[in-house]
Amino acid sequence: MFELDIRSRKPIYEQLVEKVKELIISGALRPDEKLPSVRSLSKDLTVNPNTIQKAYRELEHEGFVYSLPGKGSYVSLLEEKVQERKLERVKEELTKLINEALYLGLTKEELLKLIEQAEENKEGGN
Amino acid sequence: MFELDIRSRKPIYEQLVEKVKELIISGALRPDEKLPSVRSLSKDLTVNPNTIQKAYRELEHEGFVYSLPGKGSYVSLLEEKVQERKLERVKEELTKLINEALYLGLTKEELLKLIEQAEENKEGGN
Amino acid sequence: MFELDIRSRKPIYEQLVEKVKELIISGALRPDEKLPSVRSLSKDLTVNPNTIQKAYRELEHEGFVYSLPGKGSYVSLLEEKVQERKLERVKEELTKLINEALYLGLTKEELLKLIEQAEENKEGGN
Amino acid sequence: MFELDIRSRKPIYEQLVEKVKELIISGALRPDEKLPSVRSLSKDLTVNPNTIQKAYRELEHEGFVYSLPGKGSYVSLLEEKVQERKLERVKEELTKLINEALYLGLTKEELLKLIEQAEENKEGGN
DNA sequence: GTGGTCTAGACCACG
DNA sequence: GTGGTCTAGACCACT
Repeated sequence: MFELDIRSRKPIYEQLVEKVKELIISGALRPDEKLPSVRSLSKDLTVNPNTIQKAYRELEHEGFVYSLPGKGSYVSLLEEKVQERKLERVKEELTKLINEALYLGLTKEELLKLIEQAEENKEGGN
Repeated sequence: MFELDIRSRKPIYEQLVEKVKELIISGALRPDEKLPSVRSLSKDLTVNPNTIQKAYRELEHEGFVYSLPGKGSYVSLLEEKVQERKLERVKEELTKLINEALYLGLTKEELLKLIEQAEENKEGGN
Repeated sequence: MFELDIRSRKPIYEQLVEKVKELIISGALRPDEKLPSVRSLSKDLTVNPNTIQKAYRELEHEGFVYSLPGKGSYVSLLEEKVQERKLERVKEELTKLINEALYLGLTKEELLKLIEQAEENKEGGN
Repeated sequence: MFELDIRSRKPIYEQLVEKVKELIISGALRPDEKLPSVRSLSKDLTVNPNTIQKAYRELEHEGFVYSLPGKGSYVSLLEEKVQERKLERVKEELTKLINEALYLGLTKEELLKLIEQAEENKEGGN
């Protein structure tokens, strides 16, 4: 269900965070749906429980997941308002980063390429 | 030398930071070149010295400037390698943020608008 | 410097997070000041490095601290704007929690007591 | 039975959630009492069934209500102990948030205002 | 030296 | 059974 690239230089917990986000946004994981338990996922992916826990905690921080101690971890509702506010923040950060990138010599064309790659991933993920 | 828009809602120190960055990237300010002292620039721009100080400190943070206590602030070396590494990181972060934004419902068109606005600021700033 | 109550049921990393926050807000720790390294603090407090790391990461998440890999962890600037936005969020959350508490039978008097205790801690911390 | 303010900027489902909570806490709705069905309440309040559904789901989340698929939604037992535990947790979280708010510059007076507003809402709701 | 990631395995409170 | 915390100790890339 969650395929990871153990060889990638990108941290495992980060890969997992992104995977889960994709599944939530694409609708594959629905609000209030239960995520695999820390331990079971740890076994399935042959990854240490702490690493899974770290990913789940990060997801909770970002509001994509909530967890009930003793029960499990679940997909958050992500109401429209909250979603809008998040988008606002992301746009602000994006503006800053784009400026940085342009200053550092990134061309507009390269920027467009990044966007298109992201779009392909998005479609591929559904 | 450093033109500021006092009426802009963007903080003065932030404007100054970006101006200096541009001048460094464009090559107008060369490595090890001395920046104006806080006090002289404060007088020239009729801006509070604390504001200048804040801008210089930020530039130092980001590695564009180094300062010798009691002597002044100087343009960093910014060797190509260092710059390349920075660009690498910025691109990684950008990819993440773009993904996030698309997931949260931002359209490609809105993304392009953000980029164009950034480009205008860049050109307008020179 | 950072006194912890190892016997408390409150997690160690959480105690540390709160201590550091207090010191930052009270001004005892100033912007850009370097925090003790993960390892050194780990030895001083005879606490596992992972626990310190967890606290620092949490502080970074909340914007009180930034860390430069290979260099160290530092106190953030906390510009006014950012601070205001944070306060907005905290106020919203507070309103919700106060409602919850009233519904669950907490009296206004008990609420006031909580506030006064918090105030005392604040003064005591300086 | 459940009066809503359609003009309020507060979401209808949220208003409904709070109303039901009040009625439960105040004792007007007793344990194991059946709540109106989603469809009947939808007609009475001339509100979309999905909105009612969302409110009931939220109430179930928070433990105020349990639902038997195909039968209906019922008021939870809410034994004193359970309620006490909840209050304990809410108080802990409140203490943290109050600290945070004071640190971020909120005055005691503003805090009191938040509490009084909450109290008015409570009274106004009954 | 620094922060960041990860494994292995333990204990706790809660449901 | 669950999530949450913690220890002990390892490796990495970077300064």
